[in-house]
Amino acid sequence: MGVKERKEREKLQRSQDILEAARRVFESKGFLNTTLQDVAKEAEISVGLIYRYFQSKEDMFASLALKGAEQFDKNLESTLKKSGRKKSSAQAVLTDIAKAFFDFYSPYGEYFDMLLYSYKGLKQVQIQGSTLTRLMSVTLGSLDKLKTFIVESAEFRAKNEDEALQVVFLLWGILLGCHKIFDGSGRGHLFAFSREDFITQVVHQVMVGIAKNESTSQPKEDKRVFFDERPDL
Amino acid sequence: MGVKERKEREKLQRSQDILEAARRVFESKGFLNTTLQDVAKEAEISVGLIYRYFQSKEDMFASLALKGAEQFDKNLESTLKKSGRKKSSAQAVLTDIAKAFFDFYSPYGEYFDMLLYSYKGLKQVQIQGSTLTRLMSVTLGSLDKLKTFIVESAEFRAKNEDEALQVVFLLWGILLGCHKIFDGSGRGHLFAFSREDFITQVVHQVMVGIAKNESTSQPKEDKRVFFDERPDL
DNA sequence: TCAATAAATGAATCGGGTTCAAAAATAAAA
DNA sequence: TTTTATTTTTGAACCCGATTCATTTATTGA
Repeated sequence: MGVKERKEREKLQRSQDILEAARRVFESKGFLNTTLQDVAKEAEISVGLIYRYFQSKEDMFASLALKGAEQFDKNLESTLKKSGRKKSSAQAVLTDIAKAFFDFYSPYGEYFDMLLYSYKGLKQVQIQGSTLTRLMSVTLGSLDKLKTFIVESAEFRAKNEDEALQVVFLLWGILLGCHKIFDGSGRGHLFAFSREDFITQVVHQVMVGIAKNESTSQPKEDKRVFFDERPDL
Repeated sequence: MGVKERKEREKLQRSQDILEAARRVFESKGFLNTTLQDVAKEAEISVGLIYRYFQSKEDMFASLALKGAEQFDKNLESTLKKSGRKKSSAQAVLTDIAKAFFDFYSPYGEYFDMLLYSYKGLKQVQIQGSTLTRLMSVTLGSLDKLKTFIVESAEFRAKNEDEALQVVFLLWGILLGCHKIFDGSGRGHLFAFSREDFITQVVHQVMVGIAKNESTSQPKEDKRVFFDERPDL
């Protein structure tokens, strides 16, 4: 029964080819300005055939985000594994993570952005789709790996998993925003920094701030720091 | 000639009414899932009439972003003016700015997001539109006000306007990302913080880090801090 | 070689943004 | 007030692009 398997492989390959074609067109014209005609032409197939491989235009979009997320997750995993072996400082690890984040964001950012920005932006139908479910699951997996890293890094002083998760969200937000700004301002040409330097500096000056509670100046009326007291909600 | 003026006023009022109606529908269904039928019904007018007041669906969208940006700019201005009078600490001012940013982002964020995320996402035609031009101009104005603030705050150690602008972008990015995360995780219910506390803590722990170059731990191989040395690009 | 099945096509459908000719309302003129 | 001009408003028609589907073409297994 080698035929079935070959077909399986061919089908996967074809879907990857289409996806890459779509990525190229999206990259040059933007998602909303791209028609399936454009994608079909780039992939050298007919329009209708796209629907044998993807449920919809938005599904292609989500598939691209998924691809990016999977790649990031792999990078994250190897970064954390390496850091475990070498007992690197939290700061060095964070820098590596930030780099992985930037790597993943550059080619796949637009897709992930639109997903993140507003799930509302996607047709409701699609939200049920399995692609989005898998994307969600991969992302949660990455966040969970980060959480474990935070818990195990004494520098962060997270007392429990909940607190660690909050740090993760904060880190994620900072990376997100900084990438957006760096990328948005002409891939950093507004900064006098190369990409590498920018990441190093952000981690050094900003992210590390989270890990350290010994700030030199306390907030005026609110003495709380991240985990010392909780406002009762 | 009071008639002409009254009509002028009525026209403005009507366009505001339509915009608010659109905002309500967008908020509940999302931009892409909203049809102009929906907006027309909510505004209690016919579909065609929308086009007397707005050039396109995307123009309504940009108008909403503009409205938000103008509001933020006003808040920013008064915050900075107040801080000038009271000689508040940079940290206190940043906290106020962050609050203004969050305020503006909550109701108008989606629109601004999509614009920011990728201009490619908007139809090319629209990019020529005057609404987008005005939005750009208001935003640049806000960034400029921030830049002036940074320049004048000794804490930031910006040697010149260029350096100050880089700090502004960094701050902007952090606010952007943190808001996205806070808002995205169920308006903060994943955090054990109220909105107010979250903002205070972000500013306290993260943003203040930018202003302080005396970090306790230097990056391993790269001793540079933000403005002491520049990589030569 | 010949069904049977799968892959591929592109014309038809359909939804929604946009346009437009015509109706309704309002203002100006007589 | 009546008439004419202008402005506002309407909703049906238009058009583009995502999606579907009947049909054709290619592949497989007998």
